[in-house]
Amino acid sequence: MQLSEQEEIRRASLQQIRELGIDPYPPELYPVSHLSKEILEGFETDPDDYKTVCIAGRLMQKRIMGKASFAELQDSAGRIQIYVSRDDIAHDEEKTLYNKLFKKLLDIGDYIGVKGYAFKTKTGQTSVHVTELTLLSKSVKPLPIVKTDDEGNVHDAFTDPELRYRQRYVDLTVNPQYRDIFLKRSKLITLMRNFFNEKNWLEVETPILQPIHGGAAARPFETHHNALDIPLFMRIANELYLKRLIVAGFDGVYEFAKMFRNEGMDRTHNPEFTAMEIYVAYKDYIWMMEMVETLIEHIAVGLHGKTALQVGEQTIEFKAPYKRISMYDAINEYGGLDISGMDEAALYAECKKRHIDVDETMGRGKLIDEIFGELVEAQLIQPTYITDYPIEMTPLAKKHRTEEGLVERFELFVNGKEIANAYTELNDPIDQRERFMDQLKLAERGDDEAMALDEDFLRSMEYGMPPTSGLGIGIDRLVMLMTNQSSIQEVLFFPQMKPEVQQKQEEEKE
RNA sequence: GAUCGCUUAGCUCAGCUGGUAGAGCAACGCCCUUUUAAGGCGUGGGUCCUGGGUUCGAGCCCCAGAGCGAUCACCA
Repeated sequence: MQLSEQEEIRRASLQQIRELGIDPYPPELYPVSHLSKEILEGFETDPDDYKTVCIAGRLMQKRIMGKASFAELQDSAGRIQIYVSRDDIAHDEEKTLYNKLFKKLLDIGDYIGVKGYAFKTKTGQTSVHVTELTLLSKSVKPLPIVKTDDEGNVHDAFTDPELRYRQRYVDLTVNPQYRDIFLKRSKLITLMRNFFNEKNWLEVETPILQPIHGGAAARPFETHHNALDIPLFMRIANELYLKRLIVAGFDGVYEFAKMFRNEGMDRTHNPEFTAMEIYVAYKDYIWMMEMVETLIEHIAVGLHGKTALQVGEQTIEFKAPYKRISMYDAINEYGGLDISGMDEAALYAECKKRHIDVDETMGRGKLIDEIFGELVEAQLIQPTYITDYPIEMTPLAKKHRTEEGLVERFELFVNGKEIANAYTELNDPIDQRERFMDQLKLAERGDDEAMALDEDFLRSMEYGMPPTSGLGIGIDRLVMLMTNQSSIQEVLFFPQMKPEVQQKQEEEKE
């Protein structure tokens, strides 16, 4: 391994630390008593509570002034200045702990622990006066140095997306502002989970490795089970398993599920992504719309304390209820096109006329979907339910109670993007079998997104499935919306990346 | 997949019409007991993404490739 000059120097420092009899990676716990933030916020009003504090974190800056120094210690909650004076931490003749360890051998990035007392410097900054300094873990690789001046200008920012995503640990260390996105992501999931649990719906886990990749239309990742000698697919959806659990007699089941789709990657698509799917018995899609808008409002308030959020250029109002409009009416209202009387040939001609990219493999439903995507989607900024989709593209939803050729389905659009998708679930096993057959016909016609037939799923439905409404929410996209991020990579700790060049070469050697 | 752009020190970036590599931070040495983008003096550090080509001479021009980004198209 080729080491840089600075890496060589840090390894040499490591050796010298050991020679001083100091373990650079001590095993025992460190008795942390406070977070930086607690001291910064609390010292002002209750200075007596901070006469002995013990904090730990990374050393992020050293300002040495001879026999005394200021430094900055960064922990999970933020940064605090520490004051280190020679005679307070070193008591031997040589003042080893200060002159050698602190001044020479500690580097930016090292984990240290300090004990001391909070005080205010003469410029009024709350700091910790160190009386005892402990090295907790030596860093042998230099971090990027990001500095912020008095006016808040960031200097030498660590912004290269490739490095930020590949080395997220560095990103979150030197760019602590991004931590908030992930804290909000976690909180959002907790808010949803608590919301569902209060209603006594059951959180479940269903198979990721599936013999048939059903429940959605997408190309799967394929793998192989050695002992059974069969192919298995990483799930592209979990819908058919959750419905089996509704058949089994649970009133409500939900799962936060990683899905895997072997398709393109860009700023809104990652090969693995998180969906939340929920199925509730004895409900329909109208009930589900009320549930979803209550949930989304609850999330906005839980994360931000308010319902109106700034997303990009737009201010979005998440307060329920949301506008509801059928797909046909939306195409008419937003696109000025009445498709209610059009057959497949007329729709195809209309697409061609408008230069919408279509081909002969597309059935009526798919053509309408294309028109909708082209004419309407981008205009749906405020939360809007689009309801009642063509039957052809929705093989798992129940036929509409009054409208011929439609199903009871809605999608929730916000800021021009789909956030949620829900149905009154099809529970008629004879109809369900016919729908799968129609999908097979579409597949024969060349539609590679047509859905595969799952005999065991049909068998479960034949035993009897209660009327049910089901919902899927793209968690990554919801987090993007709620944290005002425009790329999925910013809301995933470890977005999928191409292998690093260095690794590739090493693999080729093997 | 298409078009455009980027890739130079550990990090952030300059580098003119082609003439042999620069700054700030970081590092190293020295000074400094209330600094805060700490400061002062000094020092070291580079396969200029890779491989070809043109040229007396390439970080710069040409060709091919890689990685990354932006925009567009498709999937959630």
